[in-house]
Amino acid sequence: MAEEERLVKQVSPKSEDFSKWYLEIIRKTEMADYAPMKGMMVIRPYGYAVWESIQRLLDRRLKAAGHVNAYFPLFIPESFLQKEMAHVEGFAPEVAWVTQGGREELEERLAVRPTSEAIIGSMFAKWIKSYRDLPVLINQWANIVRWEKVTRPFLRTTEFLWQEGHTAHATEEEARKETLDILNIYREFIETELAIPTVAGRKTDWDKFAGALQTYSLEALMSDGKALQMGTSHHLGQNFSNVFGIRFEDQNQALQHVWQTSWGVSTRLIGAVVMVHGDDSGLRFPPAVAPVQVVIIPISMGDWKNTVLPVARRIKEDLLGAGIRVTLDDREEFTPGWKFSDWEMRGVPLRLEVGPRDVKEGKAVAVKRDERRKASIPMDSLPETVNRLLDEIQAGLLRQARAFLADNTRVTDDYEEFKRLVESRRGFLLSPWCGARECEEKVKQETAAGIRILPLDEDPMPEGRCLACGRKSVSRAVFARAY
RNA sequence: CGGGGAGUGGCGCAGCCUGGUCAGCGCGCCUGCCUUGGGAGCAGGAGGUCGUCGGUUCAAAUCCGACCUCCCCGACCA
Repeated sequence: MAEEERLVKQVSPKSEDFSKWYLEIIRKTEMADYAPMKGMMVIRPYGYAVWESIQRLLDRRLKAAGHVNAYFPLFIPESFLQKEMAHVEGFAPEVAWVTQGGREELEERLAVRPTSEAIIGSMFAKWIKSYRDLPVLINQWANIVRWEKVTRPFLRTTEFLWQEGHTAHATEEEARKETLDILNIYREFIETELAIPTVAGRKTDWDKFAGALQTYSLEALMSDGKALQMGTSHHLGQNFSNVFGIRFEDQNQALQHVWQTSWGVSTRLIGAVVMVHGDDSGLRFPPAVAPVQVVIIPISMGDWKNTVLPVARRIKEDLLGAGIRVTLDDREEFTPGWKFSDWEMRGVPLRLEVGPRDVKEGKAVAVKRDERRKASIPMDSLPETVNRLLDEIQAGLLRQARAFLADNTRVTDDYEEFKRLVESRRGFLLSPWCGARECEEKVKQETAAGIRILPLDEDPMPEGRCLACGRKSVSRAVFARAY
């Protein structure tokens, strides 16, 4: 973007240094700030509002699918965590421990939950006795702690907020269906509300959740061409029900272990919204999750307080009445031009300018954040018009994100071309793969792009030869550099 | 966790090599006037134990050590 077109000059251009842009934008828009402890951040009101929207919109969907919310303890006794070997080994490097309570050393140390399969499994064992108790469909909104070595606001922090679903079923088939149903709920939610298209797939065995039979995930492409995992859903099989003794008596009076699933999305989604939709001028929020959907800026000229301001206030009331998240920026210490730039940086989808001319004509100037084009709209029937414009913006952002994903997803079975593509444009690369871990390792070593997922949708290259070794491929894989 | 870089008013930085009127600049902030349709102007003003702790020295933002935090690259990562 040419310098004179960069109306918001407070932020580094995204195209120049993506990482710097990301960190800068998050702090300048007051979404989050660093806390004094390594890897921890404060989610400020402007960022937390996005999380609240995510919670509201996803919670609605989970409940519609029969799930209910509950809350389990933050601490997990070490012995509980250790019951499932793959689980404890998978999480060992990143568990924080409590060893002291008050002045006394604890007899058994307590893990600060890195995830809640263990504690919830132990409770399921108490609650489930009969097939009539099934299925159990529980969700929890909670904070968790993972002692990560490399952290980044929203994308990976030591403590973060998420939603974790835990279900128990009578049959494997039911659990498998639940795992995939949830993946679809996530995909629809992320696409509809966050305006981010994703690719669904299965994780490789060495990349799956510690303690799961299979892990599925959704991958999205950030605008710097790197992949980000947006959510995961695990088919846990009977691994946890075996060790925690979660048994029920079936219709034939036989004792059986339940089949379980677990799944989650986190505050990382907020980082994805920033990285997918943001531009050189700052954030661009999809209206569905925007902290502020509409900002009204009165043009302060002449006798504006008596002429313009009352009209601006009435517009605000009208929009509030229509359930729109609206702010009236009537601060006197800033010029209109300054406010335009400021709210653009903050990603507000729609701006309404109201000046003396507009008041006279019974109109307002509407400017969509995604296109930044001005249009005069009549003041009567504003709520309807605004809602329509917000819908257009929501759809426009999704359209752009889809186009970007399509442009940056390429199919190749030629390793040399693969290397060139990864180097020049990154993105998703769909390539045939033989199933061997060594082959992924080789590709990852040489290109920094690993296998994100094995996509669930149809394989356009079923008869391929492995990218790395040339043997017959078992599947196509989505390769990408990732966060 | 390994390699590299950085920490100086709210933000962005200069000063450090060569210790001593170096506590400095831009933006922001406060007061007043004047302005306001794309980050206005003028005048005046406030604000910093130079990341923390320790050491060297007559004297430390500056030299040395440890620690904390951030950034980049790599390893690791439901």
